[in-house]
Amino acid sequence: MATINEVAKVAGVSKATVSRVLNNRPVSTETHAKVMKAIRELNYQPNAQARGLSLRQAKIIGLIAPDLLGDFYGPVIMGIEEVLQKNDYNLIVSRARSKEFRLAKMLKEKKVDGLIIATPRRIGEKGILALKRDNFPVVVIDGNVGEQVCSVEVDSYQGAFQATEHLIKLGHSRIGVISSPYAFKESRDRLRGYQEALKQYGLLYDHQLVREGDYTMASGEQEINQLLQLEPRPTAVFAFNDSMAIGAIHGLFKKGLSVPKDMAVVGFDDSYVAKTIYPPLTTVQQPIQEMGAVAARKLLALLSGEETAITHITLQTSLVVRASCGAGLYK
Amino acid sequence: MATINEVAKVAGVSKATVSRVLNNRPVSTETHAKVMKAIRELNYQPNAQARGLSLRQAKIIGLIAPDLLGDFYGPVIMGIEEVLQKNDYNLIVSRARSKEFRLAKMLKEKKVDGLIIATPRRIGEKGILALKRDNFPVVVIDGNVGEQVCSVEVDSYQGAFQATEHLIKLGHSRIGVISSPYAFKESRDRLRGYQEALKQYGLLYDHQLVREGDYTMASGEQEINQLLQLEPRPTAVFAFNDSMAIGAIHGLFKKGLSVPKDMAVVGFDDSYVAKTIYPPLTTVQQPIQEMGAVAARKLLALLSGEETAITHITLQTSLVVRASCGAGLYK
DNA sequence: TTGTATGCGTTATCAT
DNA sequence: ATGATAACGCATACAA
Repeated sequence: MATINEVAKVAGVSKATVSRVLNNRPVSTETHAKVMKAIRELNYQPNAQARGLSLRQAKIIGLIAPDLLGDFYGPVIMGIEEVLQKNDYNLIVSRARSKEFRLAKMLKEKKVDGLIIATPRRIGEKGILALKRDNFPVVVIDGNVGEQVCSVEVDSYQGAFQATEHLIKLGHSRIGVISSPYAFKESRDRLRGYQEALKQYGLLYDHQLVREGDYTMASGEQEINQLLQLEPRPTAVFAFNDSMAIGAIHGLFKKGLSVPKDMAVVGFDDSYVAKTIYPPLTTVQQPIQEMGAVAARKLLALLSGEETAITHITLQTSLVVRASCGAGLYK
Repeated sequence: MATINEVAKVAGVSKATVSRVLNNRPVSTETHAKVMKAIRELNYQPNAQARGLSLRQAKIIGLIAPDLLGDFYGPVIMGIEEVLQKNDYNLIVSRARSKEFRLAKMLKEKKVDGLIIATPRRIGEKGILALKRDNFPVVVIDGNVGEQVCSVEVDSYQGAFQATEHLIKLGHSRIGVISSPYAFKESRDRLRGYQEALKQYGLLYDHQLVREGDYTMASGEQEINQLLQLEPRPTAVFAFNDSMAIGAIHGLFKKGLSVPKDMAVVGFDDSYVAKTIYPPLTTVQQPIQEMGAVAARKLLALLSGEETAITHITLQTSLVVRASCGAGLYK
């Protein structure tokens, strides 16, 4: 690998001049040509570490996520990476293991310029606030850690409202809910959306129709069986994520029931599996990739200093109507 | 952020000494204590860029993948990251867009120490060979780019053999195939596995039973419809990935047919969706996460210089029996 | 416009 | 065992 010194020597100028053409600063046309020629000849590529050391920036940002197995973080990474690539930044992906807040330190040592955290529940609020204290630019995705730190999340309330309203308009009046753990804020938001839709359409809220799941397929199957015992039986069910919705569908199938004929099913997420299940799942789409992109843009704005405000961005959901609710086509 | 100089000042020693305790070199017990005390007081963290510049290594490796949307690259990243984290390396994830081999250059500039490439078809063989020419440590995942470059892949032949054998033992003698594009080596390997199983069990190979798909759900649905027209109709179908298997299941359902009663279905990959489809899909499991881990370990070995040989590692598959083939339980 | 000199935070070489 | 000092490769303030 050639260095700036060798380029300078070959071009017959000082390395300061080479640095100038590298950074588009005023240089005479002739010297510019000479330097460019030398750069091409030597196949020169500036050393990012040296530049970073001098400029005090790594041009890298870090993403911390709990795991990469599901189909949530893939799109998040895509969204982030796309924005970063356009701005000549790179992305370091790191998994948050156990109780390690050490990670952030590791990244700090590594000189990432900022952090996107997609796992507030695990890393713990105090850890994130500690980062703020060190003036470390941080954006949180899909989790609430208070007013202090930038966040981007999805409008859970509105998504649940849409889903419920859709089922009501389809003629359902007894709509079961398989909720995520009540301890999570998003669960409560979605529950509010469900209740508000009921209310607006003059339907009564029946707490027996609401079951608490844990986001897994197994719990979806378990809770649908509970709902099935109710009298009269609900004719539709709204699960707070796709996995539980699919678990519910499995449970219904095992009982010989048909979806959507015997029971309409709506999920939340529009994960990859929503399209692959049969019948294709009607679900509330989260703009996951865009969440990543928005978070990345915010972080970049923070880094450039052109935008220092702490913001809390809420993205809108949209209902994707497929077949599982009885309204969509089998496609 | 405190620097090594400040630590030296506070501890009342030279920065060389601080560097020594940092790198576990012989230092008197007392000075060691003094330095450690100063480090704690100042909350000092060595600057990775400066260290990297001095040592000529970034302690970062790069992964280039075509996209992160599916459920293949998530586990790959997990596998890589786990190994790297243990060795104090970080992972930069980058998406290979269009024809950009520029990416590698960008990473080179950024001083990643090595590269794992998970998209040989897109980035092009010549690009990878160019990297070799520059002595850039490279490991390729799941693609063949010739003898020159390290690779880790899956034993396609064996996987296909297992799947076919399983169906034969279940009593099927006319087994349809929905293949991946014949242009890919893995397709030909899997086809060989299929044929060899047939042969070993005294079954005749009928080329009409083999259809070429393109890895999408849509093509799975399309090709199953073709197979359905055959006389006599096959009683089982083996798709070369899960998406096509699921597409086939959708096609069968739309025709009112039952899986596995009317048609047994086996896939390949054991992707996330294999578990979520109903009935759960019997499929050939690829040890995806392990592929990432193995690739990472190989790259690290290359980097440390303790292992310079070009290796081609083949990992074994295993058949996961679920319900779609008629042998497994609905679980 | 161009060159010189200095700093960025480490590690490493050579003395002592 | 410890301390100066020179790299590492780049950017930049200051001179010319």
